[in-house]
Amino acid sequence: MTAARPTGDDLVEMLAALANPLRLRIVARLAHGRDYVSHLAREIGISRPLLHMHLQRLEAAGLITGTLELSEDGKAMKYYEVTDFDLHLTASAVAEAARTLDGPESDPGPTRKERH
Amino acid sequence: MTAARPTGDDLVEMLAALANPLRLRIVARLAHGRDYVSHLAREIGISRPLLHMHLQRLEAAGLITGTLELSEDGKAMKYYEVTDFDLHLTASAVAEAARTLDGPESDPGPTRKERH
DNA sequence: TTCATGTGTAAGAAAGTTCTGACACGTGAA
DNA sequence: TTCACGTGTCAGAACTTTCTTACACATGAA
Repeated sequence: MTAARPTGDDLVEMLAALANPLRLRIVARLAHGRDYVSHLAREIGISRPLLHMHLQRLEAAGLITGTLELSEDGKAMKYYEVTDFDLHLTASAVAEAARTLDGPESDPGPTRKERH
Repeated sequence: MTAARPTGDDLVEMLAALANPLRLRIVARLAHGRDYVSHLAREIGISRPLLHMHLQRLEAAGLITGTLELSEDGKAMKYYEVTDFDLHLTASAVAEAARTLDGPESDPGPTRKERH
């Protein structure tokens, strides 16, 4: 399990990344096996720039990772695959995560540094 | 556990509801005990209309429930509390949920009815 | 009546997200 | 050289979300 206890802000980023039907589908596709951008775009039926944007969002959240590889015929291919994330969401888990949110604190939790 | 296997679209709604620092804080607060709108707004430090909006979003997603009650001095008070939701998010769980998404299907999953 | 408390909603500004279409660059094969 | 395939990025339109301000109503107490 990659991130058992992400920061509150990191959790928000992960949730925001998954809170979209298209991105849910992308993760679902990659869960069945790695794929490269152009092919994935054709499979899902969306434009490549659009897919590129969604992949960025998912990768930034740490849910997928991309690696640039060279195919046999010399083409640069960007392959994406899912990370083995594991998020367990309950009311108390949310309460715990909220302690590490940036901004006006109302709960005496451990203070964190600013986002990079 | 309230919704072990929500529809893909319901899952998106739940995730979208949680994917916001303010709403995460609201759920965290309510996880420690029920509260009414005006008081909660003062506690968190936001305006009442704004809180109202966020509560609507959380309730629509099924994460909290509100009940209108009469206080001892006859005032109408809207109390909110968390439901005992339990979401387990992994790549394969997402793959499973994506099968019940509305729209252009690319996976031969069980078809669902339109959103009410 | 007036004040402090509670409820809700509506209009509009500001900011963020989503999506299209066009552009740039690279390779190998015809 | 031209074509088919891969990569990436940018600008702007369209839409959604977030937030403020102002309004409406109700109650009990002063």
